[in-house]
Amino acid sequence: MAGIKDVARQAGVSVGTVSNVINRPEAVLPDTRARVLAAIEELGYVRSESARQLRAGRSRIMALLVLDMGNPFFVDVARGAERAAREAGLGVMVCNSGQSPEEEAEYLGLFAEQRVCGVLVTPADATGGNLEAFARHRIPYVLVDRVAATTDTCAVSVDDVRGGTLAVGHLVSAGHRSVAYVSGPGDLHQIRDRRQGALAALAEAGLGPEALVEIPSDRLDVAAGRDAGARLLGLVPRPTAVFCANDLLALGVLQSLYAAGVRVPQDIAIVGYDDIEFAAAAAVPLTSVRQPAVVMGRMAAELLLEEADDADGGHRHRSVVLQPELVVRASSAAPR
Amino acid sequence: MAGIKDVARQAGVSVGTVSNVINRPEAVLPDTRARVLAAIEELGYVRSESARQLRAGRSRIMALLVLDMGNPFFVDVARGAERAAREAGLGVMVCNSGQSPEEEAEYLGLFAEQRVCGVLVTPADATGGNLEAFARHRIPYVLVDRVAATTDTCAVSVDDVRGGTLAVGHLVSAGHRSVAYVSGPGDLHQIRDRRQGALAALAEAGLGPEALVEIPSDRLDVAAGRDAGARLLGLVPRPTAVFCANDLLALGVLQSLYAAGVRVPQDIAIVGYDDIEFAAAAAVPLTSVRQPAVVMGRMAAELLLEEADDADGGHRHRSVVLQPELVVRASSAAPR
DNA sequence: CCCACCGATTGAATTGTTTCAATCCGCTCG
DNA sequence: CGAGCGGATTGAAACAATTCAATCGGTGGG
Repeated sequence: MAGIKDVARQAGVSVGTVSNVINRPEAVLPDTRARVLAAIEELGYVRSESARQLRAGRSRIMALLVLDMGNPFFVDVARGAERAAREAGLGVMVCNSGQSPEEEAEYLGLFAEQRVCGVLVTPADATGGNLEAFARHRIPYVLVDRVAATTDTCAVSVDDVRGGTLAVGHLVSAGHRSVAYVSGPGDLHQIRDRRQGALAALAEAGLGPEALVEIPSDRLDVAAGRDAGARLLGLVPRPTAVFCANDLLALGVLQSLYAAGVRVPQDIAIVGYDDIEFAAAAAVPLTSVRQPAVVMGRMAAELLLEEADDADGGHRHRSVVLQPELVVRASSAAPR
Repeated sequence: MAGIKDVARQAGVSVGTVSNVINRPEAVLPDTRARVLAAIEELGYVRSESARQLRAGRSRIMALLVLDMGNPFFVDVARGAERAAREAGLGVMVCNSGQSPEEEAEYLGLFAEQRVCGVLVTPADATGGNLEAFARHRIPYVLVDRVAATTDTCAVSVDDVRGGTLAVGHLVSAGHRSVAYVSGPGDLHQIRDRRQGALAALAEAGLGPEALVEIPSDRLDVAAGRDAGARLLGLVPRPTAVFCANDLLALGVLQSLYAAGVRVPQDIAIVGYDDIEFAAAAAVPLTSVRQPAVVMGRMAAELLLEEADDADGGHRHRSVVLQPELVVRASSAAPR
């Protein structure tokens, strides 16, 4: 494959001039430039990103590590991040940790080797150990969908406690007195915060924590939701409402209930979380807590760019907390 | 950031030895190795991928360029490809062309600069011009979800003509005599093949092409489906069935009909395509043509690896065609 | 007459790793 | 005693770009 030297020889100039044609065209005489461009075209020359990275010290790629790209919520986050990155001339490398701290560590290692210019990460490791280790490499990173534990990190999150309160508050004000919470991996902050918000809503209505019946789940997908739905049906007494930690679970629960002939919302009301596009198209359109996913992705990328561009340590870490919004649809209503 | 030279100095050995410790540990005496590893740990050394790429001539990254990651079908393709790639120790860089030939060209250029070891691509450019230009770089690529136009490319596809026949054959045998086809960008092969299959099914039942009423659409997402649904409602006479080019469109159409009080399947039957996870969870569970997306992604990646690993030109290009499968659910039934 | 400066171009240094031929050391065999 | 050998280690070349100080001939001012 042709290199810059071949182009220089072909055009009868030095490699430095070829480099200038590519990077600072205005600094080269028009006819020299034309000659070089012709040589580039003729040889099919493409500059090597690895060589320029080597010199620059870091790549022009931003990494995004999410829990699961099978969840449309994260696809939206990625969309927002990608748009911001491309505006800055950067590529985005999207990876799934699958909620596994080990996979997360592996990917972070990969990012360090790649010398990515920064990492957007939805942490899968509750201890924060992975990121603590990663910080050593002095590659900037921004937490996504997670509040910053310390002040030495930027973060963009959505107020999950408030989201939980919105969801369960809505159910309680519709008359429900016992609510199931289909949760997810207990070490995810999002899950815990949403539960806490749910408990707060119950407390405000004078109900104790026993009014929230937890149905644990180790994954956050539709299949896990079907599973949880089956377990929900077996509960005695059966709660009159379900709050699901995300929409995928809610869709799975809905399918389960539907298959068992349980009517939604007459017999059981359902509220999901994320308001993914498919929530509105569900068997019974799903009440859900909407998160500004695209905005979150974009803001996270912008914070990262700010931190990465700031060579002199003038950067001040910031935490942005966005607000969720309840979208009421047919799946929630008064009990019986 | 510490480099291999710093490690060598710290451990009192040469850079070559450090390289050996990392890449061929058995070739270094245990205590030397221990000393080097200690130095690596102490300095927090991480080898630079760009430097090793520079030497190797190509990167350890496989690119995947799909039409739209917002479509769960492509997420599944990506999953399959990623699994195969990781087994081979490669990373995957996933990008969306958004069905735009310009974006496709831009990304292909990026991949050439990155010297990726190969590209999996769902072509957005019907002319094939982008890939023809790309072939010049001698970077192997495999067509995904598209039959190869020539024999100098590997390809993995699903028989879309057969898929269209399955879908519309099912509708016809249920008694429908007029079927709407909610299509997509006309320059996508998938769309055209599915239409052709639909026409074949109609012909087999003695119906002419006028029995297929096309409702064009320039995108393939839920919003475009809602749009198409609205147009469907305005048709006189109104077809009794709709075949949608993919499930996102079908879900959108379903929402539209639902909102207008049209009953599915009693008033209009719907058949989608892809059988994404959300099809089964829709307002009316969606009949759909299932594609083996994960398998397709995996096979494509494996073909690519085979081609990339093959230094001497012994590689023979292959085209794999997978078979789709009709999954009948509530959204399709006999008319009136 | 000399020097500073002009814009364009050059040549060399630099980046971090891998690889390979050369070297070194201790050992054995002739 | 010296040659030969094998394993461990070294040192330098190579990779492909960027960048920067040096250089070119020509010009105008002091």
